[in-house]
Amino acid sequence: MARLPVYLRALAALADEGTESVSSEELAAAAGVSSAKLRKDLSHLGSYGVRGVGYDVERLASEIATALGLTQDWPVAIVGMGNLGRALAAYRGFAERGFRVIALLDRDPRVVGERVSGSRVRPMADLAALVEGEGLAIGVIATPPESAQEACDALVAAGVRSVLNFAPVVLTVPDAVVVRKVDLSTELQILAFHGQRLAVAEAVAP
Amino acid sequence: MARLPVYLRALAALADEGTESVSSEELAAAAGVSSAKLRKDLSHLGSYGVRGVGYDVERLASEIATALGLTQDWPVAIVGMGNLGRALAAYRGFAERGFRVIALLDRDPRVVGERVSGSRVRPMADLAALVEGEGLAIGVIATPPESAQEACDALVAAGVRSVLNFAPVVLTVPDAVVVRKVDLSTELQILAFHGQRLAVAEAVAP
DNA sequence: ACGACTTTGTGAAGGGAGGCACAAAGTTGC
DNA sequence: GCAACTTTGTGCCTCCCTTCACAAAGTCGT
Repeated sequence: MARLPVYLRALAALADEGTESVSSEELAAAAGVSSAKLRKDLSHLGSYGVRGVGYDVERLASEIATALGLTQDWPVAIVGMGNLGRALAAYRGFAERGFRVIALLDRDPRVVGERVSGSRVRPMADLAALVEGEGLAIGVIATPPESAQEACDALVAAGVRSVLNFAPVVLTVPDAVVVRKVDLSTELQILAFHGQRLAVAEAVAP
Repeated sequence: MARLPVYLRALAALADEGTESVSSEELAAAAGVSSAKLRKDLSHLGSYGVRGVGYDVERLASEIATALGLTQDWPVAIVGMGNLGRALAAYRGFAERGFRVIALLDRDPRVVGERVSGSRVRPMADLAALVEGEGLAIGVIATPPESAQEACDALVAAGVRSVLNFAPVVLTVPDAVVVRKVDLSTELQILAFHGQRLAVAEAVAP
């Protein structure tokens, strides 16, 4: 189900162009998957297509948004105001997709109080109040690797159940908590692996 | 094989602590995988373990680094000097892992020439020379979604075969080119999906 | 109203990755 | 030197995901 967001984005693009109906073949091409896979994915949500015609763009987008829980705003907090944290705080893509950054936090008292992208950086101790009062549900970890587990523990202790981790470490969490990882250096190393395979292949059969 | 970088990082941490030998069980725990999976992964590289003892930390790290092609430096160029591009340019994690950012590029003539993190931003036209002269092999796309495909085409035309894409679009490339995607909003939407499932589950059986 | 055509939804087959469990191999103690 | 113990490497089984292929269902032209 990790592909639903991609479909949703493709549908949004189609809607912007004024398209009203789309076939599985076209949508699959726009999303970069096979049409069979797309139809099977969509069939798990229910039968929202019309045989002989295709899918109604607006209707399908709305169904996917509902399935993903994007009909409500999701409050997000960013922990760690280093380079990456500040870049994320300035990133506009969050709000556009229904994610509201309600707090920026840092463990370092010298950073707390500073203004970043128009918000005052808050101390970690505020977390519990944010979960209780603002319904904070998603935490983003942008700390250095050494403090990532500590930041994660604080989020979990405060009641956050969804964590997006940018630090290059494996986090340990209770079963009820979901962690997704975004790992720059891993991605680059995988590219290096492919780059090397290419180089080797060319050396063997130039 | 996307797990090798994680193993490598766990091994580096062990080496820092002065550990010389590690069992599959311990290393698997540190990397967040099962020991059987770890052993199977490592067996694909060759037999570098000693039965009854475990793996030599330094030896294994070196073997993995070789397999990943990390014995050489990989020149990287970042395309798109918006918020994200500047954050990536300032990020120190690249150099630490053998990736050298040799160029920052932008399509906009008003940005070209500006200094970002100590480097002068260069025009897209410089790409071919970078591939030829500096052995540029990996391109990072940090442009807005509208110009991502254009940036990607320019990289491919210049001879870059590995692309890391931060823009939330599906890129079309020739077969010989490998694209990896890092997609913030997709990750957040997946977390929202889990968050909603949790909320629904609690509403049904509180 | 009917037949030709298009496109969905799904059953069945195929493939790959993960986990289990055990034999092989090496170590340690006596 | 031998036996008990530890840990790797791997054959087998299972399960999930993907792909193929086609029947069902709906549209459109006449």
